[in-house]
Amino acid sequence: MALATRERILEAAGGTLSRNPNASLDRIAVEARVGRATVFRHFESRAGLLKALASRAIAETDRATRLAAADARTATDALRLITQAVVGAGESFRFLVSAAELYDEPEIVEAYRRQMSELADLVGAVRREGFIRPDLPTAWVVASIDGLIWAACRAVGDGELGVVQAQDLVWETIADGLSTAGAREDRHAE
Amino acid sequence: MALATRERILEAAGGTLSRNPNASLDRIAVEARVGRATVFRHFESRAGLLKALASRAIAETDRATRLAAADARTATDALRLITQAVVGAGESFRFLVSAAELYDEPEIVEAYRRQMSELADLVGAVRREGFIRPDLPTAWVVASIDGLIWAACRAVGDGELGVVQAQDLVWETIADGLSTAGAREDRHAE
DNA sequence: CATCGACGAGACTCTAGCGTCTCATTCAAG
DNA sequence: CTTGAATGAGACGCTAGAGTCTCGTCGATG
Repeated sequence: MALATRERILEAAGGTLSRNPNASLDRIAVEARVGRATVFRHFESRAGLLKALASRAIAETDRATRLAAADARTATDALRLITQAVVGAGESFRFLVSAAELYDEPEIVEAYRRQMSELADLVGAVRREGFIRPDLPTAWVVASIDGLIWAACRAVGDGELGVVQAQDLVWETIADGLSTAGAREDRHAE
Repeated sequence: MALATRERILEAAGGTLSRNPNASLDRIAVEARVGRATVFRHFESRAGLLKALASRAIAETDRATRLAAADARTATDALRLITQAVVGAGESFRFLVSAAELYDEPEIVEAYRRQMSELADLVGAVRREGFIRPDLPTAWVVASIDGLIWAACRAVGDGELGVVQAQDLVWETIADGLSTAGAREDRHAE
């Protein structure tokens, strides 16, 4: 059951740390219904656990990105699919927001930079398809997509919205904003 | 110079903690060019410092809200002014995102709830003015405004955008989203 | 039954960082 | 010059939590 245990620890760590970024390993072990020593049997250290958790989230994003790239016929569609996939996997990501320790892991920082750069490239392609207003800086487009995804994950985690609902709302808001002026009934999902 | 010293500590704490939420008091003291003992002369404890910092941010928001309510002729305009004010004061708020310790301060939690509830009320008023799409849940409207403000503060802090630029972009995006469909030249700022 | 690997429990050490205290210095007011 | 308030420097004790180690238990496998 070695693999199941490791997975259970990662799961508990993600959940616990998203609620309290400074949670102790003891707390995480209790949450995973596992002895504290077992945590060290599966991970070198607290930093190692954090790193594994981050790697997992990064890999999940990469997977979603690849799937989206394969399925989508346009860059715009790919951006939509990726956005919704990340919101769907939100629970895996919430802890990252406040994981300051990870800034010391060059491997993770590099992977994050790469993903952000890929997102920026994708936004560039979406822009060329004419979907994005030309007057908006790409940096802001990327940042606001990030912010809306974060808001959606938070709302889902707090039980304010369902996952599917949040996925739709994020994309609607990215596309049309919140005001009546932007409403477009024919462009919701799929 | 007691007041100036206290202010310098708060300033340094805000800056340092926004970069590293787990920064030690020693680090903060160095950043404020102040002895560590002096920090304890002005604040009861680390928790006290955090609390003072949070109270400051809350008070600043209240002030901005009152000003906006006084100046604005419509709820929509008030929401715009408040949003921009918070982005402008973003540096004071960035540390709050990952200040998990504050969840233990009932006073702060209560104030935060109150502000969120006031924001929800304002959004309700804006909705009645017809500015917000009726099909969007209020919880999502509030959450996404929060997310966009956060994105803007982050972008400003990272030097990707200027403050004024970010203030305009947040409101444009809230109103019209990122896509070409939502663009409205006649509704930018004031 | 015998073995072996995974685990739980808990004792132990070590360190970072909090909070307290003391003492010397500085600086402004009288 | 004297006094007192604010500060810097740093020593000190204390605690939470990381990381290590040992031992006993459980369960699967042969």
